[in-house]
Amino acid sequence: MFGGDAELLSMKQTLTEILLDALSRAKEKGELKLAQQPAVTLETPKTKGHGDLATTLALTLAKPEAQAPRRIAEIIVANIQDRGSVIEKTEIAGPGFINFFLTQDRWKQTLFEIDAEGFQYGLLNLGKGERVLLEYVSANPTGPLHVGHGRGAAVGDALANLLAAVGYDVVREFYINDAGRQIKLLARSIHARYQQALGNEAPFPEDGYHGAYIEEIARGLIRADGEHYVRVPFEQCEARFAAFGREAMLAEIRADLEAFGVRFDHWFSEASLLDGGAVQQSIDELKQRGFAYEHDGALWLKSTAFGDDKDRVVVKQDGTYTYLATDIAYHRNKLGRGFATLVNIWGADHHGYIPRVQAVIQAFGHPKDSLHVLLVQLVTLMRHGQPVPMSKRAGDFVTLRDVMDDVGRDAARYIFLTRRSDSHLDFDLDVAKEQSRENPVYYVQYAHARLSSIFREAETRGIAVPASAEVDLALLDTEEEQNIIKSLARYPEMIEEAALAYEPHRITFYLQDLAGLLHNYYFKHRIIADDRARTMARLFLMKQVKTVIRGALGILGVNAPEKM
RNA sequence: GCGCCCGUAGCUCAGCUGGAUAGAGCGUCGGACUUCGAAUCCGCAGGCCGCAGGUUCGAAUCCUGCCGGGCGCACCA
Repeated sequence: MFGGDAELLSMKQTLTEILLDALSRAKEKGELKLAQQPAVTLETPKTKGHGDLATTLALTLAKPEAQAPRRIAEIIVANIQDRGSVIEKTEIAGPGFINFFLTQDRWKQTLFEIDAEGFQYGLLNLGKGERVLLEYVSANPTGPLHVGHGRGAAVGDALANLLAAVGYDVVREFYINDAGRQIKLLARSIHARYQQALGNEAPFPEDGYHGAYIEEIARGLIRADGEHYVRVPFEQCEARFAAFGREAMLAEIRADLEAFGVRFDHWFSEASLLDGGAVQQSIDELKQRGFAYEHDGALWLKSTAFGDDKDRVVVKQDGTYTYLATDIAYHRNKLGRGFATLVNIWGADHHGYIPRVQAVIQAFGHPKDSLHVLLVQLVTLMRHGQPVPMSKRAGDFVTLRDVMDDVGRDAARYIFLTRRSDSHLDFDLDVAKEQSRENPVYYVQYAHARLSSIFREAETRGIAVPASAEVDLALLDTEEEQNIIKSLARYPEMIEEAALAYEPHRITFYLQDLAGLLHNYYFKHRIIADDRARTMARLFLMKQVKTVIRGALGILGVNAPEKM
């Protein structure tokens, strides 16, 4: 299932072993003391002249060994035994860097690897099947999804795909905030519109939801239940209005997400925690564990025991629960389902909430870092160079659906992933529609479509995509081809790093780079050329590029079109 | 006032958990379509990495203090 380690070590792994081997040999000979086993790190140098991979091992050893770093580098290099003959040459540079230049053969094995593994190439088994719960979007069912939710959905979905790609067992969950004041307000708003639609004067609630969608829901209720509630006081039909509004909104949210290509494994209702008694049970357990206490007629969570600024109220003086109460129950529920890691994707305006939820996690006896909160910053929509004004109170805001209709699903998803999630995003609607280099999604998709087109052309000329056995990779000798091969070889480590850092945006940057190399290559060289053997080698290379682009786009949830 | 995040090219942003000469796109200017898709490519220019200290062989990256911006600081959700 997972490629990589079984048949072929990555270049990094291979070199790491060679280095460890050299170190132990130096130690045996007494050339190095190595009181402590140093961490062997390898990185890809920025400058080409510095080799394919480089280590700072000698620099970090300088102090403990009390020797000049260059001297240590010489010792290490002298002790290297390159059994697999992957090293073309080794250089000691600068203060003591050891630079490795790898053999052509070793690079080109990458192509065979991709050919053999297909979309499995680059996938790892870091997670080893460990279960991760990823919670995202989690919008109140009181209005349609807006652009900020869209970003959360895109980031969450891509991260879920990414974690799954590195071997985690990921469950995607949407927490429905269907308890408390907001739902009541929704019901009130619908109630007012309902009365108005039937010709009754009805005051609209102070902080009610003003959007036109409320009127639609009211009309829907008239269709469903008729004029049954005319002049019926709100209190007597609240339950019906709340339930109807909740269902209507959820249906719309679900449909929007579906259209956006985002699906959840579970929809978890906040109200169910209250109805089922889970909240009370959670509070009881906190009391038993000594992390809840009564004071001033309220019940407090002792979150300061885990580094929060102050303790937090869980049950108010009037006996009702705070929002934290259901969140305590919710996170207890998550932990109880056996997830080792919880990931929550929140709007950045909730960041102040992190310490107390981490306190909750710890109060239930789990390590702080079993909860990972990813903050997603706000999105500013730009049109004609100006920010699009949005006022939620007036019900006047651009919805995710609007953006999808305007720029398309792929462009929206991709652009949401072109920034680190915690950095502010200006989403330029004009650019997102543009079919040019400026629009990153087209740039990458175009690379894929262009490759597809080449294969169609090859087919019409009667040239089949060659099997690995029939290509001579020595013919891939141009600089552009080398660059592409090295980029493809870097794909697995990029995936690994992106997954470990919970940063799916790294994939978009990688794709921009790879697509750029491809476009550049395409312009300088003909893939289908007169030389048959060279054509075969190049087609083989192009096939692997196509595989990687498609696989990476797949993780992002963006289509890889054959034609555009 | 306290806490979190952010200050990198004119603009929008990367910078891989401390590495070598700080990168990309856009924008400006100039160039490339009889040949596999020009939704593309090539070139030029552009920088006290907010400021000042500190940690060390080495700092855009880590620490401290300022300055500037955003967001939080409820017995709201």
